[in-house]
Amino acid sequence: MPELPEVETVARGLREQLSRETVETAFCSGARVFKTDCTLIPGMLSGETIRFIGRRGKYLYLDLGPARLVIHLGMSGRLLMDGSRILPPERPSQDDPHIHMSIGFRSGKRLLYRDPRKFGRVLLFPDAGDSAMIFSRLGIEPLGPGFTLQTFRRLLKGKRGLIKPFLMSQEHISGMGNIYADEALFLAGIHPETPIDYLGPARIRRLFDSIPLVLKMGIEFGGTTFRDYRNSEGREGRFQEMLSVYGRDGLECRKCGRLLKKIQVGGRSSHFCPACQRKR
DNA sequence: TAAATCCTGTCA
DNA sequence: TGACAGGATTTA
Repeated sequence: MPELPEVETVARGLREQLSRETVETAFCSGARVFKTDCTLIPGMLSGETIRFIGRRGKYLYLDLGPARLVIHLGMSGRLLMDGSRILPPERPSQDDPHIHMSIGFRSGKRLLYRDPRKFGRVLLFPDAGDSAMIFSRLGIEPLGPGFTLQTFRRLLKGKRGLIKPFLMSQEHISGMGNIYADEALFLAGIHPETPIDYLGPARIRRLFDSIPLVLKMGIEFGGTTFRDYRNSEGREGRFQEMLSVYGRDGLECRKCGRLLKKIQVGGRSSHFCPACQRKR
């Protein structure tokens, strides 16, 4: 469940470790995660230097020469520098069957893509501009300068359906998944099943404030390791210790003491406080 | 708008 | 041993 804060943490780590590195070799398994012809990857990347490492929504990308490698970590995907603490730590990366891509650099460093569940995706665009077909489908960046109260109001205006699926669908706002959507809704005091058109100006404003807040906190704490997530050094995040509701069903609300609940909303588990979060 | 799909590790 | 987890896409 790498969401925006986790992907951002990985991108920052890779930026430190891989800036201006030049590719020597690349290996790709034929796994389903490759959504473009993966046999082209070694040839296209060899000899190219990393120019930029970026993030858009939950996608991470590496610009190598004219090409762009776009990666979505899905559920269990990890981008790791070789030599980092890959779990299980005793297993050498060589014969780890879950490693689908390995990029070796002239310095001797190696970047690995590991994804046991194969929900992730890797795409190679020979020209970076061609990645627009992926990114143009994504909604606004909630930590970007364009995310204003006015924009947020406009996004919600006239929308049908429930607020939780809206926050998670990437086409309106990009980067939030189950964890940070639940946390933002708690912070705003809004029940996940609240119909969007029940939200008045005051609650819209509170939600608007809550979204960047929880995402920034997530980044500050290096992301949330609930299960699979690790950063590029193989280390766990620390935001799981700060969670208010996600994964805390049956425990007491930190604000009011009531027992937190878990329900299904739009087919996804949603954690909330029945006292602090209201539909109206 | 909702459900099915992909996929495998983990937990009850 | 079987249910569950879930992001994004596909299908009903």
